[in-house]
Amino acid sequence: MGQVATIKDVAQRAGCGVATVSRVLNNKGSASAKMRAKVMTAVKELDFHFSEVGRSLQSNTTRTIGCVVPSIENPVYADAVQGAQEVCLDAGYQMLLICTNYNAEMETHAIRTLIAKQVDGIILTVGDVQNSEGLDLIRSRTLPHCLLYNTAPAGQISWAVDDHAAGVKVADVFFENNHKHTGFLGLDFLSSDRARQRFEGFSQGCANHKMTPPALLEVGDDEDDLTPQLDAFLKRHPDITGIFASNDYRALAAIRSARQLSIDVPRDMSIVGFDGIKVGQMIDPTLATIVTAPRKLGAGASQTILSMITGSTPPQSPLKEQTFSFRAGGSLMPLAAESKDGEKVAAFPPSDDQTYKKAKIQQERST
Amino acid sequence: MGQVATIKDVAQRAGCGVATVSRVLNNKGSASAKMRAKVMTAVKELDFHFSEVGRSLQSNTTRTIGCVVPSIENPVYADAVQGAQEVCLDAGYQMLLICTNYNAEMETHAIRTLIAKQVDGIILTVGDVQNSEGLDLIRSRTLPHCLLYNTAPAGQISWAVDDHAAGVKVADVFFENNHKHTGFLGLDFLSSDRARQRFEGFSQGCANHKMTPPALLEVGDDEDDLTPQLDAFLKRHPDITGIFASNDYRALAAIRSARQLSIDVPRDMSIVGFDGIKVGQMIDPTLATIVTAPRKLGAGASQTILSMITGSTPPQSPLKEQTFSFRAGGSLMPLAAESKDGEKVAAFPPSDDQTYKKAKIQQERST
DNA sequence: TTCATAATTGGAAACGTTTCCAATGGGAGG
DNA sequence: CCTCCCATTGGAAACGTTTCCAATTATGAA
Repeated sequence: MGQVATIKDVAQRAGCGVATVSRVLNNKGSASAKMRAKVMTAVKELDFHFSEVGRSLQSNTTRTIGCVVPSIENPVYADAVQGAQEVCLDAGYQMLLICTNYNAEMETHAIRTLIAKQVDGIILTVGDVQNSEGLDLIRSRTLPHCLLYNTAPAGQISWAVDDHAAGVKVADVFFENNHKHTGFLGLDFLSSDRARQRFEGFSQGCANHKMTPPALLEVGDDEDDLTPQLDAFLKRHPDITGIFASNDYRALAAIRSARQLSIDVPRDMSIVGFDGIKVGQMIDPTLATIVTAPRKLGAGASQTILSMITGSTPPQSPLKEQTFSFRAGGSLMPLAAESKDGEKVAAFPPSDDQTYKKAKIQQERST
Repeated sequence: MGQVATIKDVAQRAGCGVATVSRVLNNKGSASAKMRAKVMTAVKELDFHFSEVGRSLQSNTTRTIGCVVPSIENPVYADAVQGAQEVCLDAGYQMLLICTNYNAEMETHAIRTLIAKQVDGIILTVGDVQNSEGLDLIRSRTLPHCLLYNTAPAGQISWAVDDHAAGVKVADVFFENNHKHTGFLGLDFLSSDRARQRFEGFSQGCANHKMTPPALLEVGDDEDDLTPQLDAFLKRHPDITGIFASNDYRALAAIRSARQLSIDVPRDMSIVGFDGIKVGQMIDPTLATIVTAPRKLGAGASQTILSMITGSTPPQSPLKEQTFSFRAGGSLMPLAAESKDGEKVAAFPPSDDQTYKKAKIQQERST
């Protein structure tokens, strides 16, 4: 690598001391016009740029924010990271990204690494807020940090969807659409307390409306074909007319499996997803879902971190109820009437979701 | 922030010089067992960790790789970044990520920033390889770098899908399935030379088979509803029976728009996408598409960079033809026969794609 | 012209490492 | 007991900045 010019080289070429160069380039302290000019030409000639490493050592600040998320293959996190990154960049900070693949050990290691790198702050999503070694590490050295997609303990800011409230909302929607018997489709709960909260909120909401408690279908992996599991599930619970899936991918998988079982969505079964990924609107039927704003959450987390670093007033984190909204879609249809308990009834409006959907669609990003 | 222990503190506590501490902790140079022990306890007591900044300044190495991509909202890049990141992490490197939002100015700025940060290498996807200010910047200081999703000029390694060959492949597929009149659906070509190459390959492939040259439909933005444009396009080219979309999202949009125009996919129109995003297999009909392996490309780029840094032998970049594969899907169906030029014919097999698809589906990651 | 004062300037220390090199000490061989 | 040699050790320089402070120069008023 061809030697890069340092501030000393510039000083030498401009015929002054390094202190003067520093003052000129940082516009801090006084310098004569003549000197200024000489320095500037020297900088041009040498194509000088500051070494951030030298600056960091001196200033004890790296202008770097660490970001720890499970995986950016999940578009929810990808969007959040991108939102966070943009805000950082605008503020002159860079982002060090580490994906943990939902692995607790990896999580700890990631945080250790970021601390060693002396990032100025950390944005992170952990598997379990109550019991995170990495989080303890951060707290023990009072490093600015902000949780993303985790709800923080009382008093602390975090940027997350209120999963519980969203679950309640889905129950409300099913109730309004006359679905009284529902199911919840989720990954095994151990991996994520978020799915658990969605389920608990959903159960709560069903209880509020005196609906049957939702039946729970836990599936293994995203990639699996869940047709057999869905089949068995529906045989056990034949009166179910609505399923709430813990995320959009699982909702799509459910629609697909239902179709293989000759169950038409939404005529025979209504399905609601979670996240609001963009393909949800590009398919047929469109996916009814809880829409979240990952970019906003990510951006908010960045703003929070930056305010902690600079000491400015932190941004207002959104009210719990504003962290999501329901978006109607063709996969959910009202149940016209209930002839007798547990029996499915021909649906209205008909399965063609065009008009229905057009009336109800909301804009995702209402910015 | 509570003062963090430095190597000096450790030295003081262990009753030795900083040089000794450094030697012990780095297992480099000699140290008596007694000293070793004293240092280790001091380290434990103070919870000492090296400052990477200090090390970087001294070693002129940051153990950080920069990564510049257009946007991780695109799952193709998200996967690639994640693949790259994993390899970096395994090798003890961190990744500084900057998304440029397909903006050339941003691109230059990103690269400038990474250079200032003194990253040890850069993985990047640029808008235009021939004319990239940032790329020139990198080259002028012989900083290790590796192109991702761009084809490098002769002799240089890059990790990219061979868009041209993939385009040819799609033409082959259409030909084999008896589609002679085709269209290409792309974003305006200015933003990406990749779409252009797909189109050129496709045209080439059509020519090889003496098919009609593909009609070109350029659309504006991803988000737009392309129904009216598709309608006009098909009125102008009524004999088209197959459309190649420049990416999967556009393919999905096309399917949706076709449906709104009462054109059944695949009965009346076959559609092939590009990328192989995972939802392509979760919807109905499943999407016939060119499958790529973004993670592998990202991982490969990282390995290349690391080998350049450490001077080890670089990984073999895949043969052009191995950078993609065709995956059949329900959105593409053979045209049974052609009664007379330009007239569409009732299709066989029937629109129910279940059996067809099951026979043809290939595994995406054949790793 | 002569001060007093203000603006400009550069030397040097500090930030946390690594590494060169010289100094110290102990052990073995004569 | 004296040398010689090798293992161990610590001081100091270097990496590229910023900033304090003292020294120098310019400015303006008397």
